[in-house]
Amino acid sequence: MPIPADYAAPKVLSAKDRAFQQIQEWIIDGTLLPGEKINDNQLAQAIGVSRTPVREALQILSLQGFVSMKPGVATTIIDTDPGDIHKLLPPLAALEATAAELAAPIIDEAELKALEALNVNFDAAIRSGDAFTALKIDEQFHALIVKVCDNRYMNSAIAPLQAHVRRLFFRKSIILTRESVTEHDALIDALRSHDAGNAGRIAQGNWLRPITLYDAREA
Amino acid sequence: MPIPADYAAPKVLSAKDRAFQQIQEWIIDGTLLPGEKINDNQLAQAIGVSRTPVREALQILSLQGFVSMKPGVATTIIDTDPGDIHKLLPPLAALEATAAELAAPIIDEAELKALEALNVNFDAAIRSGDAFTALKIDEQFHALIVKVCDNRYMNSAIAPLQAHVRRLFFRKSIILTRESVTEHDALIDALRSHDAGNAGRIAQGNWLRPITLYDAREA
DNA sequence: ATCCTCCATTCTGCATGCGATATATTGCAT
DNA sequence: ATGCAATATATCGCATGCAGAATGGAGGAT
Repeated sequence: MPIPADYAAPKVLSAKDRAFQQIQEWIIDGTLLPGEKINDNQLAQAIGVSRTPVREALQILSLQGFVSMKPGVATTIIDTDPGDIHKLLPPLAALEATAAELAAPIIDEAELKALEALNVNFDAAIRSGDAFTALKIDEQFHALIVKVCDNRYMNSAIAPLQAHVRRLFFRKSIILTRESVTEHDALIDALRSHDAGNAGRIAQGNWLRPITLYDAREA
Repeated sequence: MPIPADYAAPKVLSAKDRAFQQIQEWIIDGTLLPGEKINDNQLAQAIGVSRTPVREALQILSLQGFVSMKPGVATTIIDTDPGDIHKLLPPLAALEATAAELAAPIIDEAELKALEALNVNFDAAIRSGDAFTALKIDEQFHALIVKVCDNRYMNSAIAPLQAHVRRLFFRKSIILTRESVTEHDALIDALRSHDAGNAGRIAQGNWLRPITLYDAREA
């Protein structure tokens, strides 16, 4: 009996993971509003698990800066100032730039092809105005670069910041433009020529540009 | 009745925090060895709390990359290759550099004086060969710069990486030298003249240099 | 003798119960 | 009527109990 080689996915998600993913999604998409008081009891009921995994999930979300747990008082959704992109994007840009630098020397052609394919879809999503799909593809694009680094420290540092990006995207602070498509192409070129310096600079610029876009809209 | 203005520290630590700090310390200083199977029951007994806060602490340590939780199987201490500094320091250096860049325009004289004082103590610790004290002061030095940024995203991204640095320090992968003292002085100068570019470059170099030191020793 | 199978033990993950503390509501006094 | 105080309620954090699964060992079969 041939067993699929890539069989690894645990078909049944643990209660804690279900709780975490669900709550995080609710926070990101705005179902749970900033400032709202969290009641673990009714959250547990809504998700269909017990209070324990819900609390465990909230611990993690607290560490990631999504909720604030004031012991003995209350746990609330942390309010995001849309202007938080000024605080969020610089560190993320620095990390993504480092990821690009580290990936440049070791990326192979198959991965480059995958990046190109993603960027084609990204372009299509942008053109058709499907912002949400564009965001998801953009995430896959950068996640692939991070994956090439094969650096677990990088991974764990970037993941929470990426989640906050998604949240600010839903709050309309971050917008994706067609310039990103050309930047991605330039990044792919730099990676293909194993030019770590350029790859890093392009990646950083790609992540910092939404700041200027945001400021321009606010002005 | 005059109340101390800076009263904020909850003198009584929650059971979860006690568990987290204790377990993390045990991992960092090598009391809990890599590969070792974790038994939450005896851990709970050893710390004097119940299994619940221990499990919550392990969740966090798992996210930070200190332990591996294979659901239904076991949770083990993640093994660190001393050569992990090649993976750990680049993202940390990038973040610390960004922190220095962001701190440069807004740092005030009192904070600069505090940095200078810390560096004096750091110098003394290095000269006297007290590596552990030197490490702690070094942490305070960089933590202060991060604090000046007043950026919670930066904070939450750096903190876990810093913890891993401490662990590699205990495993003798990272050594602190007197060159760090002069680099810190140069960093203070750059910050005082609000030169973000230089501050970032110096901070990054300060964090990347242990890599070359490590490689030189290995060769 | 070695390998397979079955059983027992242990441990993990989840649910729930309990004590303590903050908050809301109600009653009283000014 | 308004402000304060005391009680009641709700919710949080922690401990413990319980079910399911995995590991280790023993016994039997080849």
